[in-house]
Amino acid sequence: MGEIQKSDTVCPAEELLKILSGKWKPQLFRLALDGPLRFNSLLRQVEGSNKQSLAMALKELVEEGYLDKVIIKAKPLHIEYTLSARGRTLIPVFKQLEIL
Amino acid sequence: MGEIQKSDTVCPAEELLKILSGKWKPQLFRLALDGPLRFNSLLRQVEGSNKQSLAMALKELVEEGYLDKVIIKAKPLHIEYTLSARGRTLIPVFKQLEIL
DNA sequence: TCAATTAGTCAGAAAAAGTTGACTATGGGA
DNA sequence: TCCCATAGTCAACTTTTTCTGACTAATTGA
Repeated sequence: MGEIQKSDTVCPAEELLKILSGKWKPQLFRLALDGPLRFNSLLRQVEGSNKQSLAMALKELVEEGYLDKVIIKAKPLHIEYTLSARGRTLIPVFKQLEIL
Repeated sequence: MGEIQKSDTVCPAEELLKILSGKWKPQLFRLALDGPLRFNSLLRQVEGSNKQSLAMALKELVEEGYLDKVIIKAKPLHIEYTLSARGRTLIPVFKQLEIL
C-alpha cells in the first residue's frame, strides 16, 4: 500500500479506483455500511486479515475522507471508524458495481 | 498482474474493482470510449506505458469481456480493440466515479 | 530481397503491496 | 500490582505487480 502520492492522473476515475481497490478496503467499506468499525473486532471478524494491513487501509480511508475516526470516551475508551459524508457518496457507486 | 483467479470474494464489488484498477486499465477504458484501440498507437500515445503491461491489460480486459479483439483485414492487416456491450455497461460507473 | 510496421512473447529485474512477529503505550479490573 | 483489552507501530520478509530489453513472426512497400 505504501504512501499515497497524487500522481499525474490522466483518467479522473483512476485515482478513486486505486484508493478503493486496495486489499481489504472494499470489505471495510461494506462493513462500515452496517455500523461503526473497531480495530480489534475487525481483526477477528475479517478472516485472513492482519494488523498492519487493516491499520494501513483504515488510515488511508480516513486520510481520503471516506471514514471518520472517532474516539469514544466511554466505559472501555476506544476508537470507532464510521462512514463519513464523503464515504456515503460512494454507496451508489458500490451498488452499481454489484449489479454488473 | 498475473493470472486471474476467482477468489473467495466476500464483497461483490471487490472482484470488479480489482479488474478495473490494474495499472493502465482505467486509461485504456477511457480511450476506448473515443474509438478503437491499436497496440502500437497506444504504446506511443500512453506515456510511460510499456509493451508487456499494455498487452497484459488488453488481454485481461478482453478475457473479462469488456473489450472485443477484432482482426481488421484491410490495407495494413491489424487488430482493433473495441468496447464490447459489457464494456459499455461500465460507462455510467465511470461517469459516477468522475463526479466524486 | 531488404527493411519497416504490425502485434506481440519471454525471462529476469525492480518496485510496490501485503504479511509476520515482536514490540509500544494507555486504561481498567481484580 | 499484575494482567488483560484497547489500538496501534516497526523492521524484515514474502508475494504480487510492473517494467526492461531482447527476441519472434506475419505482412507489406520499395
